Order: sequence, then structure tokens, then C-alpha cells
Amino acid sequence: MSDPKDWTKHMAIRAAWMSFSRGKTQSEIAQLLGVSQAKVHRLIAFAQSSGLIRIEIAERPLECLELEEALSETFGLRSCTVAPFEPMKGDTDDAAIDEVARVAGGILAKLLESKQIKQVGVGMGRTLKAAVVNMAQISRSDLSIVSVSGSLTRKLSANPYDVVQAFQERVGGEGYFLPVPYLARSLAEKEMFHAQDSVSEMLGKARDSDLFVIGIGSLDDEGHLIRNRMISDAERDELLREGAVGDLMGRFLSPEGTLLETQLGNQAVGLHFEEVRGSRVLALVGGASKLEATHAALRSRVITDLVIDQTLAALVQQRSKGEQLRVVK
Amino acid sequence: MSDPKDWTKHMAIRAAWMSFSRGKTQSEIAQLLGVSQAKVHRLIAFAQSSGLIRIEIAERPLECLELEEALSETFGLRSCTVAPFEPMKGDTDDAAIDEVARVAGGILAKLLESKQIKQVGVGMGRTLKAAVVNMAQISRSDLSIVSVSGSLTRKLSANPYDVVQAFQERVGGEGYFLPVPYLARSLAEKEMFHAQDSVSEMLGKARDSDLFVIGIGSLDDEGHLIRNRMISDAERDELLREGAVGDLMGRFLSPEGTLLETQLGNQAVGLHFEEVRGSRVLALVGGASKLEATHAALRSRVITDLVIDQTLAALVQQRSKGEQLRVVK
DNA sequence: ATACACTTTGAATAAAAATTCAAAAGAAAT
DNA sequence: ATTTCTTTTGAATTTTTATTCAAAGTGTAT
Repeated sequence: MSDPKDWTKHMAIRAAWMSFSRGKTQSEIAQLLGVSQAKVHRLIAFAQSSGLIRIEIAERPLECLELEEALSETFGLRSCTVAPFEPMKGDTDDAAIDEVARVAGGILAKLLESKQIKQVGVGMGRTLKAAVVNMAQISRSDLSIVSVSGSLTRKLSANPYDVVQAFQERVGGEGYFLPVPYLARSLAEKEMFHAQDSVSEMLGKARDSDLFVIGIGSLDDEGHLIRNRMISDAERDELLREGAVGDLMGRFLSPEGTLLETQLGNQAVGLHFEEVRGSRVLALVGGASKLEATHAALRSRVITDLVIDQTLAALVQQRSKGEQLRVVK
Repeated sequence: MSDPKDWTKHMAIRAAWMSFSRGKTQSEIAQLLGVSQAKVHRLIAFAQSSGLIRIEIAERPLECLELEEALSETFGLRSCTVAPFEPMKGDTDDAAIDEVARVAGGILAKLLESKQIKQVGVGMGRTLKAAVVNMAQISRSDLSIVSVSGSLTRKLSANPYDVVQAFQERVGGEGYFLPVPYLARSLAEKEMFHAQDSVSEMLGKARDSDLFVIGIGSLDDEGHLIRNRMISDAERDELLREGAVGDLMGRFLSPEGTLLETQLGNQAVGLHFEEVRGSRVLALVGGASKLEATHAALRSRVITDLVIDQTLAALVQQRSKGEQLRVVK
């Protein structure tokens, strides 16, 4: 009780109960706690930011439910969850990603609480990382968390190592990751990695996951590949010229959702998306800038479960309707 | 979407997401929804009051955890949960009961979500009713909910019928209750009831419950027996003279937690607490006025699991320490 | 149609929460 | 011990939320 960090947490919990459960005002709480109203505000803010307080809304708006049904139907999904997100002036793609992460955090927690799933394969990306951070603590020390791709990337706080790490913190299971790069420098280097026993064993293990949780990468400036300098601008331009619209587990996709045979795609160290086809694959994606990539990824039919924000969902649905019309013509 | 009730709910859900998840102000939401700020406030208030929004605080204050441990130890409880409740000027026992109900609602939902429990026996009382109302909706259509006592009581919205009903609404299972009075008018009448096949069958079924959820009754003006005119003032005085401090499943208790052989106690139609000894018995109790009754009930050692408010818990703990000292002396 | 009771609405206002800012209190380095 | 830099604090203020109240709307009985 003397540690100042513990004291803050303890007081934050007391303040949170008085505020949220009893409905007392910050001034009343301040009086009881012997601090200022501003301090009470800070305590409650701390409680919220450190995840001590979880606010759950039982239902999603009709608009979302409709999109869920439409997308499930169009892309043959086993489940689809559309995170409510009505765009308002002043918010960017980041806000959409936050919403997806929040909703996905709840879904992941529920999914993993049942002991059906014994091993999850995880990809990389900002959305994924945020979703795991938003996940409530559960106890699943029997769960294995395996990275499906190479885990060495310069800096980048959303790298596989980091996602696995965060996952482990929340569920208490065992984490595995590949100490090799995400993208090899050459085909030869990639083959060298894959030839190593430790790597192939790891990938073999990853392949056996009961659930894969992955992101969808876009090729614009917002995409993690660009943003984190995993590919150069020249390489990006090359990919765009070849018709790539995004990546799924490090492999590049055409707008039709088929694999684009490129040099760079073959340099990805990790599971190929064709290797997980047929397994349960949960994709998390948010932000309007991911439209092309998401549409392509869904058309690949590898994804079985989707969490997506409302705005992007509406765009994808609209796009797929357009495609259908064009085909009919 | 044209039904005004549905419209309100739908808009409330939209507003709730924007407010709680996105952190938008009511004015921003009002603009998007095309209504006034006051309306947005009302929509969010509606969402909260109708249970669409659930706020969970991950941990309880240290004070509560300490009391939980102390009470578990003293009264041999399998589990004990102390609902945070630091008394502040202006709140009555009702506020404490609310807190117990909130916390208990969460515990019940979690307990029943696992399919371990196939049948619950429920008692009566305000606290119980409130706890069930606070329970999140779960799907357990295989669950049986059985009243452990007679269900006919004049008015009184916390009667067994009502508790079973509310329970059923939340979990979707089957509800059973006894269409006989809670307290018979005489011993003869009670025996007549018990002699009926339907009644004895029902009680037999109730006895097989995997979990009993009950309240603890006090004999002061706050107690449900008095408040709802289930016993007359004269009867109450008689009970007090005989040394009764409260009731457990309709039977009256001495301060030591032993059964008080009284006329009235024998008129209770329903399971006797001795019939559930050894089973899992979850008691819910809140409010400082229940001190004597709670202490006695815990001493009976029938209760295995307890949800209690912080203030009452502290009082009970203090009282039991006093008793111990007196014994040592 | 008209009167009556009862809701629902939003502008205005009161109350509470969030932020700002300057002062005080701690650390870290000299 | 002194200086410097960072952090923490609460009074004051701003911003947001909650309540009040009068007006408009809705349904019902006559």
C-alpha cells in the first residue's frame, strides 16, 4: 500500500466503483477520499485507460446487422461483425481501426474463453495489436500462440513478436515466434530460412492452429508495409504496376483476390495463405483506405470470419454489388 | 423501424456507440442524428436504464478483498464477494442492496453460463429480485428454475413467482413455482398443502437443485416480512420475544444461528433450510439493518456462498470478532 | 370537432466533468 | 546543498452533461 503506483490503482478502483456503480459525483467522491475533484477525475481516467473499466453495449445498430448479413452472404463468411462507425468530421482511419479493435477484442476473448481452441496462429499489424490490447484478461494457460510469419522487423511496434507478446500477457499461454525476417532479402535467403529445421518445425506447428487471426494489408501510404519501411517506395511502385492491391499474410493479391506471382511475395517468410485455406481464419480490418485490399482478400475466400468497421463494410458491399452488375452486363 | 419504441431503441444504440465507444460529445451526436442535445442525453439514459449498456469494473478495492477473506475463513464459505460500498451521507440501506444486486447479477450470470448447473432453487426477496434483474441475458434454455417456497403473497413485487419469472426472462429456461401461500394460516393448513402430491413433488424437485439462491430476512421494519404485511406486528413482537433475529427460507433463527421452534416458522410452506444443508447455497444480503439476521444466518453454516455489501460485511466481521473474544474470556 | 389528460420536445439553465495553468513537490545531476 | 528538470497537485476555468420548464404534440372521451 505504500508503493505510489499501487496506491493510485487502489484509489482508482475505489473511485471507479463510487462513480460508475453508485453514481456519485466526482466532488462527493473527492470529499470522501480527501482529494480534489480534479484528482478524482484523474483517478477515474486512469482506471479507464488502464482497462480496469469495461463498457459493453449489448447490441449493434441495425445498419451494422444488415451489412453483416450482406457481407456474410456475398463472401461466404461463417461470421461477420461490423463495428459501429459512422464517420464524423475530424476522425481518420485510425478511429475506425480503434473501433474494430475494441469489438474484435471482445470477440477474441469470448472465442478463447471456450476451450475449443487450443492454438491460435497470429499475423501482424496495427489492428491486430490493438485488438489484443483491448482483450479482457482471461485464463488460458493451455493456449499456444504462434506467429505465422517471420518476426524480425526493424522497429515497428505491431510486429508479430509484439502481438504474440501482448496475447500472452492477456491469456497467460505459451508464445512462439520465428526469429527470422518477415520479408527475406532474396528468394535464396528465404529458401535458406525455410530449410532450417527450427523454422520448418515452427511453420509446421503454426499450420496446425485451430484459429488464425490476421490483418489485411493495403499498399497505400497508410499500409504497414510502407509505413514501416518494410518495402521501399520503388518496390511498392513495382507491385502496383503488377496490379497488386494489398497483401494477405505477406503475399500480394490481385483485385480479383488471386495470388500475384511476384518476386517480393515469394520472399515472405511464413505461412502462405493457401496453407490456411479451409481453416478458421479471422480477419480484422478497419479504415476506408483498405477498400481495395479488403475486397480482394474477401474474394480470395480464404477468410471465414471478419471484423470490419461500418464505413469500410458499406464500401466493400457497394463495390461487390457493382462487380456483380458488371458481370451481369 | 416505424414503431416508435423500436426507433427509440435503435437510435439509443447508435447514440450509445458514438458516446461510449467513440467518445463523441452529445452535441456532436445530436448533429449527426438531427435531434437536440437533450434528446441524445435521453437516448443514452434510456439505453442505460434498459440494460443495453453494461459497465464492468475489473477489480474490487482491497478493503473488500480483505473482508472476503476474513468472512470466508470465519464462516467456512466456499466463496464470498463483498460489493464495494462506502457509506456516504444521503444513502440508505436501499443503496447497499442495489450494489449487492449489481454485483450478484454478474456472479449469477457467470455461474449459470457454465452448464454445470442444471437447476436453481430460488427464494424470495427484494435483493434477489434486483439481482436477477441486473443479470445479463444468457441462453440456458435447458435450465430449470424452481421456487423453494410458496409463491402466493399479496402484492409484493419480489415474491417467488416474480423472481422465477424474471429469472426465466433472462435465461430462457423453464420456471416452476408453488401456487400456495408463503406462510400458511395454521399448522393444519400447512400440512394440508404438503400432503398434496403436486406440492410434495414440487418440493422434491426443488430439493434436487444444483444451486440455491436465497436472501436473508430481518425482523425490523425494513424486513420484507414486515414491510409486506406477511406477518402482523403482534406476530413480529412474539417472535422477537422468543429471540428470533431473522429468517432463512421462512424459518426463524436465534442469534446463534439455530432453528427457533416457533409456531410461525412451522407454517412456512416450502423447503426447510436443513434440507439444503450440504448443497451449494448462495445468499445475497445488503444493508446494515440486516446485521443480526446475517450474523445468525452465517452461523447456521447452511450458506456456502455469499454476496454482501461492504458496510454490512465490516459490521458482521466486527461482530464475529467480538463473539470470539467473549468466548475466549 | 373540442376539451382534457398525458407525453414528448428542445431552449435555457444548473450541475458536473474535463482541462488549463501556475505553484509546489520530487528526482537527478552537479 | 544547490540547481535544474520533471511530475504532481488543486484552484480556476471551460466544456459537457443533466435538469427544468414552457410549449407543442398525441391520443381519448365526450
